[in-house]
Amino acid sequence: MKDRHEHILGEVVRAYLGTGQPVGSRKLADQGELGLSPASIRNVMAELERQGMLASPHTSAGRVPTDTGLRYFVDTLMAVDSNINQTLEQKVAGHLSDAPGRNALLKRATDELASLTHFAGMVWVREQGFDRINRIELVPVSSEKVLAVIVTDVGEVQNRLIARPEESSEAQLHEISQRLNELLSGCNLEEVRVRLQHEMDSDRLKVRHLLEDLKRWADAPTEGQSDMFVSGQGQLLEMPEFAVVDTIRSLMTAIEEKEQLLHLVKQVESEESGVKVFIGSEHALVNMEQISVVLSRYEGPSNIVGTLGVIGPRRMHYERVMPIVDCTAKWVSKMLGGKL
Amino acid sequence: MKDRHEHILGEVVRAYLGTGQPVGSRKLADQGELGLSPASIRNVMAELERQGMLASPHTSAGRVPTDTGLRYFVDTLMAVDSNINQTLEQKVAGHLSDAPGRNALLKRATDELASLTHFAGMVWVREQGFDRINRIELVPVSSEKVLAVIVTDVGEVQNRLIARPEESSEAQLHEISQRLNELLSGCNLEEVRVRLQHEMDSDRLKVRHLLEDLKRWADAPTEGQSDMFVSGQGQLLEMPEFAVVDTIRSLMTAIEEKEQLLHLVKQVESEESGVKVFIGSEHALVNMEQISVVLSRYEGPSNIVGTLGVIGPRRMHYERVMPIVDCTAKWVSKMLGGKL
DNA sequence: TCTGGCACTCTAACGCCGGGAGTGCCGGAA
DNA sequence: TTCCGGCACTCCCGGCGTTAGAGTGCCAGA
Repeated sequence: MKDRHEHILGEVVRAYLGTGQPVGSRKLADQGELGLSPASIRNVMAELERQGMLASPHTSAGRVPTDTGLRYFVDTLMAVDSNINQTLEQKVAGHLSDAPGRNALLKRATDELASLTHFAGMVWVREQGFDRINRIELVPVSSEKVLAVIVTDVGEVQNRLIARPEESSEAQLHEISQRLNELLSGCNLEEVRVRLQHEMDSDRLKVRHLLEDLKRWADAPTEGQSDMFVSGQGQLLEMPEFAVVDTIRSLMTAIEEKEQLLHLVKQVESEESGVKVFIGSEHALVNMEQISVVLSRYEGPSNIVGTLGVIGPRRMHYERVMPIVDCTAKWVSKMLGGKL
Repeated sequence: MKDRHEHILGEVVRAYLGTGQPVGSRKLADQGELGLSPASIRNVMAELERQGMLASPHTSAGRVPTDTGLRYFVDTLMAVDSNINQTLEQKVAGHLSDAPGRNALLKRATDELASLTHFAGMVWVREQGFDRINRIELVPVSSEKVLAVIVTDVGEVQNRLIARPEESSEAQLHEISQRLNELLSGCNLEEVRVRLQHEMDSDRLKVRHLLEDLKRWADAPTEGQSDMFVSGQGQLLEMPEFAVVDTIRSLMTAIEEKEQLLHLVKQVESEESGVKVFIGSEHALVNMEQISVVLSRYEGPSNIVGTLGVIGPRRMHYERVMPIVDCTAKWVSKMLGGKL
């Protein structure tokens, strides 16, 4: 593409991002950036329209960049201001560094994304199920209950309250723990089930009830689950493009149902890394052509993987939002890595 | 109030609940319920307006019940259909009974409320912080890490990964556990802190690091927190009264910020029990005069207390919604009581 | 005490019109 | 060849007046 064309496309996009309104040739000329008359600009704009970079809502309404146009801008024309990252990083670090737990951290990251961008922030986390169990311990809780503490190979801890064998002393429990460890540590779930069953059948331990309870756990352990935090949807409604109730409804439904968003998240997960932008119809969310989504993967310790980002209007300032998402993802990764 | 007046007020409310539109005298007369001419109905309606039960948006627009009118309807006129409860109870029970955990249960209750009423379902839960610790156990995890499992007096289990004392055998850990139990079980947090400090100072145990780690936990344990689930906001937007973006914004903001809603929840918590209705301006949520909130308390085991309900349009069918909320609250209570 | 009738009021919907913004194209100038 | 000023054209948007419809209040008669 010719230099002049790129230049003008850039100006159209910039003007559009600011106001959300179609931009006409006169506005660009008056603005003085280009040093060209409206007429010349018109010629180029007509050309750009033919190329699919611009579109006009109707005859006398100026031009609006198409998804392709915005894509070209983001990929080629946009200059990411990298020294904004200094102060940005401080802010993000300040808000995230003292989060008291994993969920609190992710929640804060969501809020941080929302408050920095003024759009809807979104954090998705998937906790991988464990493969094998490392260790199992019985902790007496009361005269009727004992707590089974199971440590898995991904460092996760599962608790299960089960019935205490009658008239069992602490020493006996301790002994049972040891035996269970000999029997089960290093086993995957399937093996655990088989061995427990076998043990129950052979009735070597006179603690059937306890084994049965454990078996019940092995049949349905609380597996690693996925979770999603969203915040700041309210702010989105401030944008004039959401004056139409239809768009709002689609947006809210999409956020609530999460399935469609999951599809995007999956795409980002498979990507190696970095920030990925979905502009307008690129994300294929129905009725949300006016919405863009900016996502980045983050990585915690081995068993945690996730994606975070923002949902905003198509006309967002990508050069500002992308570093924010990038920076937040990096910090979340960092914080997660240090924890657990 | 006279019989006829009550009768007509009831009819106006019923008609209004169905359509959300102002109702005129002719409509009521045509409907045939009353056996009166429009003119007579008009007289009564004028009287009801003077009493503050009805209001007219403008001269030629029929009447709409005021908050007072709806309140009178709900308190006095409304007949709750109690044999709807049969099938209702089955539905609720079916969806809630096999929830795999507390949070899953509450999330499902939210969804159930939303799907039964087609409004926004909302569940609020507050977990009381524990008072004393019942028991503490050290579970070896790896050569460097040991897991402290702390069981509190409310039956809750807290885990904390801490550094393992160098060259400690399992037997030694077990011994340390026992000593810690002697030292700490039955203590509240303050005492735990003091005793740990004392122990560290006297250096009787050669496991300073471990004690320091524990102290760090005692300084900031993961305290009982409160949480709120909301779902089905999207459905609310289907209602014609949400055609105005302003109302939507207020609603979304209220749901997101939760503070205002918390105020309502508090009111319901202090109530003894049963379903409580906030009609229109009664809940004092700004800009949400068209919204009603129906809440009920539920009760779990000793350390869990909460409130659930729905947020819907002012013109909801209270006689249908109130049993739903009631029934859900009862089932959540029941399910929670059986668990943990 | 109820009812039919009548005059009155207010809104929502419709069609119309003019101003404004922007375009495409053409012919002339650098 | 490239750029620019000018001109005719198109289309949207907001304001205006009109009208149909819905509902009311009140009065007089059964």
